[in-house]
Amino acid sequence: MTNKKDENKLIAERRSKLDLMREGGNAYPNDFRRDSLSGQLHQTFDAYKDETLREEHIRVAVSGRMMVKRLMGKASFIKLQDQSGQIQVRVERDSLPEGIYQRFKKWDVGDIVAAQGELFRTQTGELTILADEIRLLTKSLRPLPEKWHGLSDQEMRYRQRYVDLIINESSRNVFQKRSQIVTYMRSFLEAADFLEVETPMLQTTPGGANARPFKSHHNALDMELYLRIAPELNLKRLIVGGFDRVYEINRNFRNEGVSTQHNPEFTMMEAYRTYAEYTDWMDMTETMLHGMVDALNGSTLVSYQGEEFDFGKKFMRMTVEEAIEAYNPEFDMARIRDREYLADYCVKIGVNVQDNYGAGKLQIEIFDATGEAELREPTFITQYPTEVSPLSRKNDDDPFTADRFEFFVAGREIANGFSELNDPEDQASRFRAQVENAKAGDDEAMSYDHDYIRALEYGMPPTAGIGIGIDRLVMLLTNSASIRDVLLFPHMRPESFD
RNA sequence: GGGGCGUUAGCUCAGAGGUAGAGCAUUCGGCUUUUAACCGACUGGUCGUAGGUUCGAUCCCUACACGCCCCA
Repeated sequence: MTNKKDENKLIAERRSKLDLMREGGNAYPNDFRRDSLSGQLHQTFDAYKDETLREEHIRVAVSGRMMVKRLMGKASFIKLQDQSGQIQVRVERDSLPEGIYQRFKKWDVGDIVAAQGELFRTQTGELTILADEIRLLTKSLRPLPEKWHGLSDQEMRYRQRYVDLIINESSRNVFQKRSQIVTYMRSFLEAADFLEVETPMLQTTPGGANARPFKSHHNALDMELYLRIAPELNLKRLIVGGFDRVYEINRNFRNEGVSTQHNPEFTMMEAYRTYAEYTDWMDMTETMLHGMVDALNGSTLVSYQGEEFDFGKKFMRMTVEEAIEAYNPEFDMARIRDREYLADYCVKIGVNVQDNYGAGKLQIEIFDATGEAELREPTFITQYPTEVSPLSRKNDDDPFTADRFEFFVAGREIANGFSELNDPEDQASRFRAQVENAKAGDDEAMSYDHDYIRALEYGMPPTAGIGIGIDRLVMLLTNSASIRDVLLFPHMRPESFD
């Protein structure tokens, strides 16, 4: 895929056409203004009969990429594609000024073309513009992929997303839907009086999640910086500051492997509200997703990779320990918090056990290995072990567990929420435990954030928060198998241009 | 990190140890209501890269690159 190889005959032919255009004046004019989009025209005039259109002499100016060109002697049909869709244009020699048609015949599919004329309907009923003016605005030097099969080469779809977007309507739809999802979420939160904020991507102490960060360096200050792995601690600082409801929709960065469900940078919505607990967020998540799916699909049903989920129903709720019981028939529930038994069980099912793992961590290892993938229907898993929830509030009656949930659909974690730990002394001891984990070799352990403890010491009101993985949610609602399908420019190894 | 599959014309794909194939696109000709327009003619290739085996490799082998899928 080198530049040299790219310079083939097809491109050379187009380049020589461009050279002719340059000789004829400005080859890249920017003085045309359209007055209509194809989608609007269809919406407004698809119901009009041909006679009505001809009587009313509706003159429109459109422009877009020429996606179809059917030449028939002295007349042709072309289709121009803009963001809203396509509109057909009839190009006749005798309806255009002298000589224009001859030039038009040399234009290529892919060129950016402007056309003006009156609307009519063809014999087969297609809304069409009879051009009395037509211009080539931008020459396309590179041929587009084949019209029927489109672009199916996955590598090229990801690397040259612009070509994918030109050719594949399904791809355009995914990203339009992604925007609708984020807009819905934002409206939902705004309607509930949440304040949208932006907090730093560059941090001196990365925190808020168990993950490895990307390191960077500030030259002028000669200091190490990290790309954030989560905005959590900063958002809770804002709660301390007195904002009762805040949220942020933005990028997180985690220095981990790439897979169908992981991209090094991904988008997360995090929201915090005071005087609420985790169950309030479960209810709110349920309400938001019901409404979102209905608004997006016109139905509460979601089809995903051969499965169908009803987002109109109440979501299932199960504790971590119940899930272990449900998916491990031979597990002895009498010993669900017995570290030794849990460690033996892990070994039995092939899970790696470290010396510093407590009963809670072992439970989660078992849940991840045996339960997570089985959670197909929308399900809240609750009561995560406190040991693996260093920022969550302990349950008042059962401090082994935290007031925390995760939300799963199709075997994948979509959201994570909890009642926030606002006791600075408890938080300090949790940080110390994390530091111990780091010393024991856990490179995903959190570091001790002194300023965060100081903030909590000023007093953080009782609060609950949630994080929703936007990319995975978009995957689910657009029936996309890979996270790369919902990222405009997914991470790829560099291409060589030798 | 391990395993499997893939990489052939601009695109979508066949193919076989012995001169490289189709459709679409391009180029040329024809056609004033097409809908993957149609009809005729032509053109288009370092078969991912580098080695090896062989009289001969695009095909077999090895390594590498990139991608996809699965596993950790």
